Amino acid sequence: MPQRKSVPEEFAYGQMIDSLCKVGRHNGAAQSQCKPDVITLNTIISGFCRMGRIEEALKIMNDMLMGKFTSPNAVTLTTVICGMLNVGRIREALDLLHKVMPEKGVRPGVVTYNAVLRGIFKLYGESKAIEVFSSMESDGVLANSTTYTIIVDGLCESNQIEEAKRFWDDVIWPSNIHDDFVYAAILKGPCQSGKFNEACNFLYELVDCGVSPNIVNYNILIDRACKLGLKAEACQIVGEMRKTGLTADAVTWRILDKLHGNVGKQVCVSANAQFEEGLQEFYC
DNA sequence: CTAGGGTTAG
Repeated sequence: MPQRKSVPEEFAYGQMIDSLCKVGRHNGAAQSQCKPDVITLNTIISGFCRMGRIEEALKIMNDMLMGKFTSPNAVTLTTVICGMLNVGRIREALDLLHKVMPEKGVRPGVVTYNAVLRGIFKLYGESKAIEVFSSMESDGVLANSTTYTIIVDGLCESNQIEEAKRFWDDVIWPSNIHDDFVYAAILKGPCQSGKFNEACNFLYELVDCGVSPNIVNYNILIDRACKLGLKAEACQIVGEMRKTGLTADAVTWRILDKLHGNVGKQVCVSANAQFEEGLQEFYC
């Protein structure tokens, strides 16, 4: 594994800009043409945000807003919003969305909203998040599957499984915008809230509706079954999975392997037989 | 260039 070089603490804003201009001069460009473009600046801002050096990120953004360099775009502001959310400065992050962006005529896209949504769920909870989701819709920004994954995750994390299911029925399924990540979120939620059967039914419904869940989706359920000691159910799910043409992967095996230690604990014989039979089929 | 990722093990 190549070791990632860490950026020295003292490698700060002023120095950064100096080096950018030097690069320009070496290339023989006139100094006025050496100003870093928006992508360069966004990349630097992103780096500062990732290091938690939000002040330096803000400094660049403010210079851009004041007309030094080029104007910030949606990526610039989204990057800073994320940086702020990550350090808990929610108020200021929302100010950027609600004040600075409109003032500067920069329209937030779905990525901006998704970033904000995640932050809002974590820090303000579900009702505020749904508010943001609504304002996103009224803003004419179309949700994507990441949006829906964030919402399902957010609801399930606060144990609102029913809400999540309703959101799936009312919004996600009709939208036809859903992928393996959304399925994973909505399967994992019930599993973690002790509603394993609900999760199973949901998966089978999906398949009935023509969706093809992937191996990770199945692994989530198989893992839960194993953790609950439901060996027969685990086998059953593996069987259903194989019907769809999927085969156990390394993770599935690692999950199933745990069952071996539990053989005979409180598991009925037929379940064991079925399990062994299942194993044999895997080897074919 | 911006979010965002899901299962096992350790």
